[in-house]
Amino acid sequence: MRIATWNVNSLAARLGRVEEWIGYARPDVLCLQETKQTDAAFPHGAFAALGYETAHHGDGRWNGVAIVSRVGLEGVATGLGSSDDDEGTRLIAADCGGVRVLSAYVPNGRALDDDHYPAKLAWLARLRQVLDETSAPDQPLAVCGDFNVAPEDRDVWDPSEFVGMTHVSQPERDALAALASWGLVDTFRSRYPDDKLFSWWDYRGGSFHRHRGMRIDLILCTEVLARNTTFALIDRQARKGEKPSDHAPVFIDTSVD
DNA sequence: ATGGTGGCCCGGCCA
Repeated sequence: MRIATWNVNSLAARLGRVEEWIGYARPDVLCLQETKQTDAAFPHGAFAALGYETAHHGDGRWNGVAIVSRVGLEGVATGLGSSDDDEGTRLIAADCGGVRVLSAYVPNGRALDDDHYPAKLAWLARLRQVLDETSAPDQPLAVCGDFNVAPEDRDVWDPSEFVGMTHVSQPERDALAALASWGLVDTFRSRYPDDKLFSWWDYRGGSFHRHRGMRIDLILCTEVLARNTTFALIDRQARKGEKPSDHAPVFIDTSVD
């Protein structure tokens, strides 16, 4: 089972690239973030034409997440599950081929002294609560998405460039570690110890070609999926060419026992 | 160089 995640930075602007990528990567499940669409505008038909069912949670201009599956799509749940912290359309979950799949777009946080920064930490803590309330770590489950946190220094091109910045601060890394301590494995990292394997590069300043990126798009799996993972890849090819997203898709190949 | 690029959608926000 091939499970993928991709922050597409507007699905309307990226649909052609997404269709192209599905055509050669043939994921079984593809989690999307930053669709920037309403549910009404989501191109369900384009995915159906490729053999995929879809579920989307978006309200228009900002954020928006989706799950695209050709192995079944049931038990869809949207948001964090409480009325007061469900703004932003940043989470959707579904059962796909025996795996509980979550597509998450963690808030950016903006700056350490910005009000959005503690909100980001709270969102990550709330996601851990959602797992506690809805799932168990002994089931096949994958939390996929743009976490807007680089887990370690080796996940950024130059840690000295990030002093005092978001995405690398200890509270963010602690919040991500607290989420993972529920029972999740960073499946890509567990296969590749190398530094400087990134999933996002700023559009500005030729960052991609200068290898100035960060690894912030993760597939966190429970042990039952992690131990069956046979392959993992960040597809840098998809960051090249015409009108790319600023993120590359990430995927793993795994199976349910 | 206090910018840069790109997406939303047209003035300014967001990443």
